[in-house]
Amino acid sequence: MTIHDVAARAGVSAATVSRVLNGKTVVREETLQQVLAAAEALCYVPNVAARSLSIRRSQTIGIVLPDVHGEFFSEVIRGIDVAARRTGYHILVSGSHSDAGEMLEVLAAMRGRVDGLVVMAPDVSHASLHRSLPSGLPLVLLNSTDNGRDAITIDNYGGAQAMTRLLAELGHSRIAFIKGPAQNADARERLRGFRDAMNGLGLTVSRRLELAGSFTEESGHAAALKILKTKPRPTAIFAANDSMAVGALAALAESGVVVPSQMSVAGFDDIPIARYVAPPLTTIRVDIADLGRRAFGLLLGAIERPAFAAAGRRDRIATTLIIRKSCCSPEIRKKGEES
Amino acid sequence: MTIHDVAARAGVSAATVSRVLNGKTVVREETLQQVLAAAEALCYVPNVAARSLSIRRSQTIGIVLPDVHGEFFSEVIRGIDVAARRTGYHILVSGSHSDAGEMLEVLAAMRGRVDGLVVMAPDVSHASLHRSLPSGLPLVLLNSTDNGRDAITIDNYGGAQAMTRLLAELGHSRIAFIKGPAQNADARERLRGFRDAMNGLGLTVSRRLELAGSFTEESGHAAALKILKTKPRPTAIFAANDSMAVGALAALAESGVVVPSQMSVAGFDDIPIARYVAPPLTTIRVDIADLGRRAFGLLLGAIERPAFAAAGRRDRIATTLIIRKSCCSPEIRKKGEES
DNA sequence: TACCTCGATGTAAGCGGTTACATCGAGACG
DNA sequence: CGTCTCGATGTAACCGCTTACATCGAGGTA
Repeated sequence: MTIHDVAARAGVSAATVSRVLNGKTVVREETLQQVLAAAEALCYVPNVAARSLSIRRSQTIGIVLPDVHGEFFSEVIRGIDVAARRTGYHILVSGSHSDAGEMLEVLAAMRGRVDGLVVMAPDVSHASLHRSLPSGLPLVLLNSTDNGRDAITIDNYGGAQAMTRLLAELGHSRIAFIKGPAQNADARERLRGFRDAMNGLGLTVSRRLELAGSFTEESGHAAALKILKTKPRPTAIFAANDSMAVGALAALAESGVVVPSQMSVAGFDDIPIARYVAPPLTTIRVDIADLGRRAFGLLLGAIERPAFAAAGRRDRIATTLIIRKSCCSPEIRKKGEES
Repeated sequence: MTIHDVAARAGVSAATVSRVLNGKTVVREETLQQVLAAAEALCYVPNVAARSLSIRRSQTIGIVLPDVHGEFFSEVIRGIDVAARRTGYHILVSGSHSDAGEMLEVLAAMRGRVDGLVVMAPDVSHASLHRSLPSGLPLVLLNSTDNGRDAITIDNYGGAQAMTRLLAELGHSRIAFIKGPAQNADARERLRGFRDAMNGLGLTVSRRLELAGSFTEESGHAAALKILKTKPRPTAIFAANDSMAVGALAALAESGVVVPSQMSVAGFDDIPIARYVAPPLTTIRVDIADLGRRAFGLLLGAIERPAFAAAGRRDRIATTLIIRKSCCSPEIRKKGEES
């Protein structure tokens, strides 16, 4: 079932069929109808590989993600997918990479298959990224601190500062922070925002109150248990993402510590379930789907108007503080202890 | 940068380069090294579109999903992606379809781009699915009750029965059920399992205790509030998926109803956060990533050995009961009421 | 030496589209 | 009536790779 079959049935040449189907040039109305009828009758669907080869475009963009935890991952894909389909693009996805080498390999395999790439590679060094990326290919980086490439970043720094200030305003001074993976750019920025805000507020940040974490519920759970053993016990926990905050919440519940009266807990991301845990989580909202959407927008610009594609454009996603029930003033906690 | 450039640099023909790169036929060791060196020096990467066109294979499979809620969605993709990459396949994803028509359109657009399809279309009628699917294309259906096609299903019926029996054994007789979308095949099977188990146990199933739901937290939240108003009040809630159970848990907490002592709550799916809500959710585990993995396995079989591809093979994923803290005997509740 | 075999490599015809250019017929115009 | 213009359509080259088949040279055999 090729374009020639359609051409034969319609009594025209393959070129005319192509013209009708692409609608770029003028065709006589009568001819047009014949071709359309023939295509319809034959259930003709163009072969995408052939077209890609010919026009040197695949109408597909690649998405390369690390092994990100569930909700974030799917939201990014959804955001890109919706935007992409609106403009007739398809998406080729590759996630869950155990290591950087594997990710680079995937990147290579996408060559020729995609018109552009959205890459989220918090762990891959800039140097090796640059080396393995087909240089001509439009590219948008997600959450990377790399310069010289188009990139979308989340205002991690500002968000972390806002949350820290909120906790301080509530009266907390001993605030524990559960960190994300050390190589992760988002995690680093959140930590930096926390530290700077603490310092700016004249509060001391003790390294003992900065716990290791890996963005998973398990690590948040473990970190919270450690925090409970610290003397003097902190009055608030700020986790670098919601998953860890959820894990911490579970650990506190198991230990009989009431949130927020005995311990305030804050997260980051505002993943869908954040409002359904008990108590609903105070967090920093990041519109993850919008992140994907804008990444695609930037990429599309680079693909369709290569001339305008000034490498190094940066788009920053704002964050907003979402106050729910998991944080309150430490005074209330004292009351709780008295009773 | 084409195969001819490499050929020129290595002083051989394009055919030889192709042979070296594909390793299918014998090439003299010396020639092989020269070609490899040339390819390396030129950073040559084959053009996938050209290769696909030539061998009529794209080494890519398409995944078409409805707009599924976060965790399930990403787990399925992850399962398929991991399995696919192991065998050198790529995945083309399309999710979040607002309606069946849009989904069919996407299906058409994937023609020629993929070697096979994994489709999860609980809402699309079998008839229209069959019509719009390129007939020659290998296909695996996910969670569909359709016959005559390869398909993977979850043992929704058995799982729902097991959970219902557990609740009955604990002593519950007034059990409310929060349903999923009416058109969703999984949801229907879970409801059927619940009803049959209830009947088998000699318990009455009142339509008033079967609440509408849509697999979202919000709908679970709303349903739980309605359940609390029912007289006599049920002693247990069985939600058709975890997301709704989480929503119900939040509604109960807001209303001051203690789980499990005053109300037992059970879910279905065992999504990652199920163990981190308060109290940890008793649920039915479905290995979602495995679902994806096996779907790919079935598809791969159909692609690589079309002769063996007996349409209509069915693979059923078993479910297991996961007992956590959200369910207990209703007796304890009475005690709670007495105190 | 003539002939055959066989392994390594080159040649060229596709794969299914797109598109620059050629062609052709019909009015417009002098 | 000859020529020019212009719109509609056909022709054929090309996109980059694979592969059946042709070719070629070396070694084996009679």
